[in-house]
Amino acid sequence: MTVERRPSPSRSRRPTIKDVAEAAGVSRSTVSRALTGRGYAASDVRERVLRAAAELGYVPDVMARTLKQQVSRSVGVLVSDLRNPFYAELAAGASREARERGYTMVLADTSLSAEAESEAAEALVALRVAGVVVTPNSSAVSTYLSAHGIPVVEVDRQFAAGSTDGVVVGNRVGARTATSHLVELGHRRIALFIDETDWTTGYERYQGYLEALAAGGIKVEPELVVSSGWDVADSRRRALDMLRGPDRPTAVFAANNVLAEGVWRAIGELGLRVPGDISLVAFDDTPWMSMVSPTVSAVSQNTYGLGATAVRRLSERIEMPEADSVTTVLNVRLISRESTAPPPEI
Amino acid sequence: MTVERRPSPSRSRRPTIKDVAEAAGVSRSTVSRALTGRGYAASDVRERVLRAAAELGYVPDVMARTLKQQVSRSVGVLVSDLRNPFYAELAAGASREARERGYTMVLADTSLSAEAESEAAEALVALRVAGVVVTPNSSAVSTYLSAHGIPVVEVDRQFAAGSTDGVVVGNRVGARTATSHLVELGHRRIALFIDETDWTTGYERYQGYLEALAAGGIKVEPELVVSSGWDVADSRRRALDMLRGPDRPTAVFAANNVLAEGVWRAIGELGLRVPGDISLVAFDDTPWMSMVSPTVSAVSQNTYGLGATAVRRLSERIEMPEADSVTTVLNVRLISRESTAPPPEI
DNA sequence: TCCCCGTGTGGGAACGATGTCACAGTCCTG
DNA sequence: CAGGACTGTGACATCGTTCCCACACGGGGA
Repeated sequence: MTVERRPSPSRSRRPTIKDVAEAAGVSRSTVSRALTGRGYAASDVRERVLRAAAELGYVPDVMARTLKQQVSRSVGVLVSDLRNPFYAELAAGASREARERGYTMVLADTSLSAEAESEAAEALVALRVAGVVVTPNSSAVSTYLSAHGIPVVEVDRQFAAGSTDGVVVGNRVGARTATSHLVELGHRRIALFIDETDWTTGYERYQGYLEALAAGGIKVEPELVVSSGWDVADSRRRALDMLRGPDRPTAVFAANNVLAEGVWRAIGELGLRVPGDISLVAFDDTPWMSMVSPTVSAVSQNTYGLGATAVRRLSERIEMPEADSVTTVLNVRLISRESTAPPPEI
Repeated sequence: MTVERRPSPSRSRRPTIKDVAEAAGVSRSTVSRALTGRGYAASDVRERVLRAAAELGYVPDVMARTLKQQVSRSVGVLVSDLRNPFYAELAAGASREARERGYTMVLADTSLSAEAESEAAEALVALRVAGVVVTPNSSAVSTYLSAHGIPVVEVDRQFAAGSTDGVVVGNRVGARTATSHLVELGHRRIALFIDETDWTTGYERYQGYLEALAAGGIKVEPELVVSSGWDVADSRRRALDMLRGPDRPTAVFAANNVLAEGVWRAIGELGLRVPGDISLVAFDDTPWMSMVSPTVSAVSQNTYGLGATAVRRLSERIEMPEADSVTTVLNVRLISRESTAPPPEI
């Protein structure tokens, strides 16, 4: 790490509405009316004000405006982990929609830590954001924000269904479709890699898996359901353990892109052939899945759209605070690629 | 897309410092002193105030505080494209560092559009952010923000070197190392895929490429330097054109992860073998590069650290506005994998 | 002629928090 | 015991903006 030094400049005071008023020879009220377009302002005066503002480089102070109006034009977005392409894409979608609707986005990466999550929530309350989009880790955030009168939209996962809006994907259907695909190919020993099975997204995907097995008349084998941690390293380790075992599964359904990555790496390290030795299907299509060889079949969700839809819902909620809460379910689709085939002959 | 409806709750007024004062039976000034810890407050009074604040769920209004103090605790982060893992990771690093330093992060995805970039910059000025970290697309943003007295740190790319701080990686060295690696393996026809060659990052990488060729006594062939667009599709198309040609290069150096992805896809589509037919090395190591087969050699930059360092620099700058501006250069390293080998015999 | 109304403008009170200042006690010291 | 030092508290101005209200002006109808 190298460092170079150079001299630096200084600065002055920021122009306020008062400065603009003096420059244009009118009162502050008139400037405000001319700039915001609310209320009367003769066209020549308006023009004079606009010119003065432009010359001074005047930018209205959002703090003061929000203080007065008691409502800001920014929304908070709380995601778990920006390094995960899923959340990054979701944030990107939220960002575009926010900009289009004239909102500023305040984003915090909560790193899967409950502490960071509540810290961030408090910061958003302090900022008097107009609303919050969150990928929640517990019901605490939504409850807290709602108690402060801040509209919340839960996205991807949903803890406060019934009291707050939600935007999720068809987790159960997606998981069932993916698992059924394996069943139809003739697989009977189908492992599930999943982060957790009790709440919201994880629960739904687990149920979808169970439903597909049931429909295929297959008994669930608990040792084939792996509750892995949240990172690639952990998932890889668990996959190594399972796939090295004597009667390993003939197929794996990985319930998210991180777990899929771990499983994929483990498969590669063990020298197993896909789909010859083992089939793999993932929930959440990520770029690498169409780049590796063989390409990986995946349930694709419109992640960008998820973020955009959440912000759209939020903005509707802000405009109609009393309307019934709504859960929007985006559809998913299975993209069948090269990683799935009938099980090997015994 | 399905939608479910449910009834919803209502809300009340947010507690202010005045409410806390009344509840605790003291004046607003005392509450302020008790909560911020600045100035006198008897310990029993302090406790009473704290209890009252907690009971009411009081959260100080950042707007009012900032308005009064004329300095906010939030920083703006402007990145080009959150869907690109590079920027996502950079933002994640910035986010962590910002949180650690007690700053709220306002993030905008400028989508490579100059319009969105200046809109976002204006929004940040309006928000009176304490400083801005930006991956600039032109010198306009830095100039604009600096003119408003807002400290700026340019990260990844640098347009305003000399007047604002910068945090970049060793682009020239990295590009030279990558290209030299190919030269040492015996390659003579080495293509460069790059977005642009005139400014900052692109220029440096181009120079590194040229230096390595010069050191190897290889003449530059202009038709081997491809100025591709910014997306995978474009890069793929350009790569298809070049690699289908009669005397295609024996190696490609792709100057960023997006271009590398395009080239990789093109190589796969043409059925060329890596590294048998063609070697590939990329600038910017991305997860897929260690997942595909063969794995792709890459110049790895600490992207997360880049974001974190930029925010750290910004925070130092905010504390010492008059200090000399500094450019920090983070080192990179070549990770040699399976995609590089001597050129095929002719 | 008087009044009313529409149009355009300025004055001033909020919004919520902070921090200076003044004042009232209490304690200590000479 | 007087006077200063120190502690604790409340009143009040302030930040930049908005917006309600008052007012001024001119024209038109009664």
